Amino acid sequence: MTDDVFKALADPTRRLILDELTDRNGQTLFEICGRLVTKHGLGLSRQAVSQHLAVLEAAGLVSTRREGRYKFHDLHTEPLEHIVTRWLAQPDQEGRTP
Amino acid sequence: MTDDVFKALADPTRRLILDELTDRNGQTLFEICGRLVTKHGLGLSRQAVSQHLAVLEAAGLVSTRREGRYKFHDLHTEPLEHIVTRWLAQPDQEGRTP
DNA sequence: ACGATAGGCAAGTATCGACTTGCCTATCAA
DNA sequence: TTGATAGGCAAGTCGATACTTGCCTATCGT
Repeated sequence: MTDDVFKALADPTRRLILDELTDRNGQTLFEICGRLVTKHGLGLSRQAVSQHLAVLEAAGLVSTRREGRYKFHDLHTEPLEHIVTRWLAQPDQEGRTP
Repeated sequence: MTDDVFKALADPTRRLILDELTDRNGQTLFEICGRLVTKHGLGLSRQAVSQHLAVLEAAGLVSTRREGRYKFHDLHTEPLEHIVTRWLAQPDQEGRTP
């Protein structure tokens, strides 16, 4: 479960996709594609982005809703909120023992 | 930079190593090895763990100090604190812009 | 000095993961 | 209905990466 989230975040392109969905939620595959190409200059195929979105969805970071021939992608940030606290459990008292 | 952190966290064994260092800071390679084998039942070689530690160190998540023939590994959690806020920047006001 | 302990280096394997290519389905507009 | 738009499926390629094996160096105890 958390494994899927970390694996999803491991790829820089997927992190960019999350950035773009943070900027504007509910985009379609083609919109995300366009943004990645124009704003970030990466040249990848539509299929590549589609597969990235599938990984993000499997990780619970993105949910999709279909309307007619459009499929909109929405960001879900809940899985991100607790994955890191696991090692940050010591609130601010970083116990350095010199 | 953040790329190294996410890549480091992508592997479940490395996350376990962080867990063990959270439990007890300043362990040696052999100690970490022993914990992974006995507590988590994974059978991997010393080299494997050593390479994982190298990845964690390259990501800035672990620092090492040498004393005689021992090399102690210390956890650094700072890189973890800000990597996720990037998508959590909207505090609780999920701003859907209509 | 010698053996044992703690760790490092380097090459090889083998699996996984990102990406492509080619074709297929579904919805909408004319 | 036809063509254009939005997306899906399935295999195949290729580089990254997790792991092993074998040998080498350094420090400590006796």
